[in-house]
Amino acid sequence: MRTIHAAKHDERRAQILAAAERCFARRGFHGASIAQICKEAKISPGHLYHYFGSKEEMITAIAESGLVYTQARVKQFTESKTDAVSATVSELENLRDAQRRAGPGVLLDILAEAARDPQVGGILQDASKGMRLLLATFFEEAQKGGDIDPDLDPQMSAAIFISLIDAGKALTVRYPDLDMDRFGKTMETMLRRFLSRQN
Amino acid sequence: MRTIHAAKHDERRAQILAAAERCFARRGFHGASIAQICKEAKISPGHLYHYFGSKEEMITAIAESGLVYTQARVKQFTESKTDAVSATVSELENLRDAQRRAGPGVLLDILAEAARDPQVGGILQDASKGMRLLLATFFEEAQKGGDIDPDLDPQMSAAIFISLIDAGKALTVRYPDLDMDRFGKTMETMLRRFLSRQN
DNA sequence: ATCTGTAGACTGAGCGTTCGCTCTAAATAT
DNA sequence: ATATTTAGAGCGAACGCTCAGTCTACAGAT
Repeated sequence: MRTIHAAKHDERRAQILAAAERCFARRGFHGASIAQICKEAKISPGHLYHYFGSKEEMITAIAESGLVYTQARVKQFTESKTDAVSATVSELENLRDAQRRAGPGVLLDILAEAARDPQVGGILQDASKGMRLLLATFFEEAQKGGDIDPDLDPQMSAAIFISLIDAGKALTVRYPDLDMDRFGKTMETMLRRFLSRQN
Repeated sequence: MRTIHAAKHDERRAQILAAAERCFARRGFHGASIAQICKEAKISPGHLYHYFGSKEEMITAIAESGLVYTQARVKQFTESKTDAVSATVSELENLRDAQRRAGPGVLLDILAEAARDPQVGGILQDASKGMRLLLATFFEEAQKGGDIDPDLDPQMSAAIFISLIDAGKALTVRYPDLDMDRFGKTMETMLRRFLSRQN
């Protein structure tokens, strides 16, 4: 018997997934072909199907890993020790930089796909629910601490914040040449006024 | 010689486009096939290609018509005679109702496609630029009239508003069961605080 | 008023290509 | 020797699209 190296297997799987993600970002989930992914991952189709049962499985795996990553960032954000408004604004800057580096990626494709494919939809909705819970709890704590307006609805405020991530992705597509520093300033104004304790 | 009836021709073209849009909304631009569109439009493939030169041409036509419609609504909004904040809030409600009726439609697909197809991208960017201009002018007028905070950056505020449309579409996908009335209230709070003249 | 030639409306079989995926067998590791 | 990994030819199906051809409505000739 030959020993199975689970770690090696997982690593290769991740490499293929990364290659697939590049292809999907370039041509969309249904526009990219298995042949292109094979070329990008330097693997034969037969071998690829040793790692993934179907193209759909690759799509859901990418959706899942992308959302897990985002959720981890949200968690990290909610554990930050600075006050809520400053943390939000600095997170906004991080988002902006990440976008400048990597472009919109596959999030818009995931959103479009989630609207019609129940499986992708379920993955997105679960992840979104989790993130909203994290954020809402964070807001509640901040309200108790007197950082932000105690009259705000934490659940709905959290939903707004999450949808602002999507808005940011869409924005770079609509306005590729937008002065992001200037935009960030106005966005910061809006969030400060929204969150701040009203007099 | 037989005369061409331009009106009839255009009408049929519009019917096909509407059928195609339903298919695209159901399966995505690349997931929907010509055969499905033909069935939905009750037309043969040969005849369909009498009206459109390619599938790509149908995609761009749909993107264009959808964005022209949105632009018209924005124009209508900017010509409303009520004060800026109320107009914004009531427009928010309209958007919400439209979404409840028709679902997210193809906007998310257009955004995803625009990120990789330069032609669709150009169409979206032109339309977005036009809408931003309209909105920015509207905000400037409102600033002169004392309706909203004169210190706001009209261009960037307009960009935020437009990306909020996209955020709304994404939101219904992320949270299909969200209490939209409650959400709308919090969104209204945010926009009021954002736009209102600060003391 | 009727006939006729012609161009537009329309069909569906089928083109070449590419799709997602399978299978056989060679290569490789134990 | 045996079990696993890997390659790539190739499967049937579906793709976007074409084309040869029928049918129909109407302008112009009679």
